[in-house]
Amino acid sequence: MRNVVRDLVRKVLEECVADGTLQSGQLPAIVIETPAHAEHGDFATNVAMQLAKGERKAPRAVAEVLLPRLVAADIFDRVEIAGPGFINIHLKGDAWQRTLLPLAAAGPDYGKSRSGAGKKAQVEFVSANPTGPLHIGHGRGAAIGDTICRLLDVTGWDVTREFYYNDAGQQISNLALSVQARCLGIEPDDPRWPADGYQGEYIRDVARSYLARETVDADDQHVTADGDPLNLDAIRRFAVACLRREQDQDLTAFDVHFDVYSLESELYSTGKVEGVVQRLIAKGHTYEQDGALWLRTTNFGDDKDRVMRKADGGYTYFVPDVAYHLAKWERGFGRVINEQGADHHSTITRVRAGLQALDAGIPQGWPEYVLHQMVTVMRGGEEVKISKRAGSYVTLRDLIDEVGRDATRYFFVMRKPDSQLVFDIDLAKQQTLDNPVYYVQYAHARICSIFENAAEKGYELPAADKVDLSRLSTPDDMAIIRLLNQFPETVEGSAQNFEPHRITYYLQELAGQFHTFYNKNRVVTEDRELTFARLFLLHCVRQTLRNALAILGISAPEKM
RNA sequence: GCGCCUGUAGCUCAGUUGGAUAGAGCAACGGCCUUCUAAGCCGUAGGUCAGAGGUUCGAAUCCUCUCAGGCGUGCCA
Repeated sequence: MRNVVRDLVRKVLEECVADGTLQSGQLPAIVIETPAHAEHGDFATNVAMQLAKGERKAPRAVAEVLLPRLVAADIFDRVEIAGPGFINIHLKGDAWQRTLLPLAAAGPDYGKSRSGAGKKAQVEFVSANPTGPLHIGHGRGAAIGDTICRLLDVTGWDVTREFYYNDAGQQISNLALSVQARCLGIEPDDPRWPADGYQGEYIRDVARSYLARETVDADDQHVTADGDPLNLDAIRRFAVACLRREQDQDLTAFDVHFDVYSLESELYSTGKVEGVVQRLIAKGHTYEQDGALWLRTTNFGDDKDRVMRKADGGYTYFVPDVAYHLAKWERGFGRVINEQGADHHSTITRVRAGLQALDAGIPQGWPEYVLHQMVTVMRGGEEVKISKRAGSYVTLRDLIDEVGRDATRYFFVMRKPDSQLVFDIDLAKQQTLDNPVYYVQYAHARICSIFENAAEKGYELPAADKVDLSRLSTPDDMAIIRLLNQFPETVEGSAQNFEPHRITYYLQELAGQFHTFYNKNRVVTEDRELTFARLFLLHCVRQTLRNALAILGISAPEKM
């Protein structure tokens, strides 16, 4: 509807330019907003104020010129000038009601768009190293990342979900040593325990499986244990596969799935890391100092230069990062979004600097980043302390088991990624409508329940062309219809800004509006026409709730 | 010190990309159960948008500075 109005306003402006009514050839971007107050109409535009300067006229005077032409549009009821020069537009009553017809026809496709059609995007998220179970921070990343993928998907993009991990570095070597120690019966308080060893209980489990020569099938790893506690390399391979499998199981329980797994070790074995180093040297952006090879990242916006090759000959982590991103670019992703914890934000400048230094035609702001802030967990009004060192911390699996997949996903995307998140476990577990996810799901279940009741009374959902839409005219009807109309633009805005939380706020509002309607109006009555009309309206609400929940990866239960 | 993020109602947070009188959910207070789920709804109250300047027709939103909190600041990832 907003787009229809925008097109009409644009047409009027173009006519005015064509016949000289407007002097300035330059038209502003046409903003059609929804006024905060109902008396300001269905839509409002500020074009008169934007044009005022170029026209050298008062905003209201510009509006006066446009007014007669706008009034002529057949879906506009009245058009008024208000305040400093707003043009308020009131639509004819049935213009709104008729929007339900295409909505119902679109069904599961309502809210989808083609804005990304024909374009490839890649989203890298979670990317946890296989050194332990996924914790709550990974959970937030998984929920946000997956929702962004779903948002891109419904806006037409061809999306690849990717998980990158380090299977060969220092951390992994500590993992292997820790498992080996457990195999040999060495405890963390033993002096022989490895310096930065992982102490969690799960290490003991890995060791046990290894000694039992088990076979592990992860999504991307298939390894049979060697069983020899002295074969560190075999232990490493087995441990990585083990922990990858654990993570896969948690992610599957979270309904998060990846298309591609990328391993850091492959960047080395395929020569990509070395290739990037040679290319950076060739481009003249490197220098040697203190026995190390440096990249002049300060030429590309960094505040200090960074070491690429350490004095001991090894590469620092950002070199494979750059190699990895160059590979992403070469794979043809015009758009790459990296979802990460904000504690890794310092990598952004370095990766981008490295890519620029390669002089490979990569745009400056590529790749894009979505950084989520920390999560604190509250239980019983108290913060649950996280202690990774001791091996005791809130895992994603704990959360899913305790509060359920739907509530966990909802809570993780409820706030914008930039905001720190307080995860209130008690609230998330609550089976009451104080719990926002229940509030929303219940609206859906309640509509299903109404349809069940209607069926018992002999009512079926009417065909769209059999519905008398004029029976939907109360303020509550109109409020719902307007809100339903906002769904596509909410999805679009949410997708473009990588802000899943907008969907949760929308759901909250739509569910609330429905509950209001339900409370005031009985749907199934003796009045057949009215019953059909209301069933049709609720059918549209239910469809929109489903579509929105699907974007969040949350179920729409028919009974609760 | 420097960089990034944040600061909006008692609490948790939105704020249509710069618009009109700043909103929601909890909590508080006051109402509503012969009803398709009261697992709910309606209403009231609650604000120096951290602070100070600036940009302009117009600022919670953009710029500068200050204050407070979080994260980072490695030849760790």
